Amino acid sequence: MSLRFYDTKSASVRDFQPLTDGEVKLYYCGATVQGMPHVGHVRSAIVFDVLVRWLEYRGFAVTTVRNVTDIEDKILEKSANSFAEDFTADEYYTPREEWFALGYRFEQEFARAYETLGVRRPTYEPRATGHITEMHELIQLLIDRGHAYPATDGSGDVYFDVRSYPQYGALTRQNIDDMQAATDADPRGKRDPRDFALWKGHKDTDPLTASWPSPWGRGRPGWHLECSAMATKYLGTHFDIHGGGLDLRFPHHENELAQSAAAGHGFANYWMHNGMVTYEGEKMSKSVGNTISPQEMLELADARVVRYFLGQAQYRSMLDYRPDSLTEAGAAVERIDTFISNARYRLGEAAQAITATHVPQAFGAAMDDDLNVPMALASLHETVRHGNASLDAHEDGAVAEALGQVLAMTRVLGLDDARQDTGAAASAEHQVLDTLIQAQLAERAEARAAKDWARSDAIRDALASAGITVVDSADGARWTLEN
RNA sequence: GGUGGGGUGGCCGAGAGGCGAGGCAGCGGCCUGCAAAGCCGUAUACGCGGGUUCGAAUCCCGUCCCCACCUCCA
Repeated sequence: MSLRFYDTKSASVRDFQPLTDGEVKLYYCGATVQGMPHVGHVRSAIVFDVLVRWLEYRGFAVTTVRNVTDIEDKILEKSANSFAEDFTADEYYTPREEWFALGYRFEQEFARAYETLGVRRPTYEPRATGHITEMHELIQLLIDRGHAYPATDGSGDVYFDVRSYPQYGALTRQNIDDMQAATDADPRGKRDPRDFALWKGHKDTDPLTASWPSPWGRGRPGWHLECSAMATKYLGTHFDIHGGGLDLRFPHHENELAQSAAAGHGFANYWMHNGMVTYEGEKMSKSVGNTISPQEMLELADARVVRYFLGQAQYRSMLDYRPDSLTEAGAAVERIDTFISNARYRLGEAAQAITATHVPQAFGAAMDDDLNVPMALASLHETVRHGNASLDAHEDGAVAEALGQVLAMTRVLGLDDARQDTGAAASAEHQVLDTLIQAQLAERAEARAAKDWARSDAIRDALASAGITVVDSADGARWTLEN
């Protein structure tokens, strides 16, 4: 079966055909760094991380670009608030913080969250503020081609002229005339209320540092322009896949497509959008405030469990968070980990040589079919079950085979890169603990040999009260930490 | 009003005309000194009403409900 993806623009699943054999150029929208990351951002990053991992598993050389929007209304607003008389600092916002400092601080928070959850870094991660020149060139090109115009009201704004581009609405299959009239219609210097800003003239209320000279006066870029300019700069005027959250389809991606296509660029061949994360059925959003942050999740469960939870649904489905969600994901991850750990223990030295091999055919077929992760997970769990049965039957060859496959699958899903507490310090502590516990286990083994169950259980209970679980098997007793 | 996506067992979540994906929880058994882990087995599930068909969760008609987007959104 060939690789295929749902393409938002054609509203259908299409066979994937890269522009250049063996290569994929992917652009996906990253964060507007105006606040802490929330799980929606992280889900999106995980979705496209899995896409990249799968494309690479299938042998493609993937170039990935994810932008950082570091100049935008909300960033300026948050910074301005921090200078206000009545400003009260909280956990995330400190007094008198310049917009660029605020943005960079949150950019680092995003980087930290991505890294913790095993999202690989893109090939390049450009910032909007670093591409003002490229944006000017694109604006000029659009003006020259008759698709953009400077506002007539002296604001210094430059707008994209939606009526000049007949295919406007192509991405979301909307007709300009069917669209709901904007309620906050402030026509300013626009020819049509749906015209959007490519360039925003500087206002006296905004800091001078947040403005750049341009042929149309000092100002700052509009929201959509940066993605067109940066995708084109790093991936070319025509590239394979453009991704982002479902809520970015309109207006953001529609406008990106309009301005790039109107500029004569082929732009993206496939548009992929991930579903929203909901909180007990309701969409999480900054404005509603019903968010659970990745940080809060990471306090409730370890990074691999959070990664599993956020990555377990088909990417186009909405993913609903409930208080039980992480517990259930934790049980599934533990099952996988228990097998990996038991298999390595059984295979001993031989396990060292076993690395990710190949994924089962069913797993591959599921991933090829528009990244059907839930179906792929079924294959993963079946492999674990077979592996466990092979452990019971002492069929070490089959155990090794299953282990290699499980490692290959967890690698595609990114479970291997999510943070595990196995740093140098943790490892040293582990050794100390192991030495102490092995002495206890040896004592318990003696007691068991003498059928002194009271003493045996007392030792196990003492370890349990310290959070250590003892697991007996034919191969001997082993221990694990709870959680 | 327009556009897109949904309603599947106690919960999550795939599938898309005929053999009940998978996980979590539950039940029964095996293993175990007991536990844990593991294995095996275990389900009158497809919003509602019609229809097509030998056979419908899947196709058709009707109907109800939910979600997202229609210029802050991942």
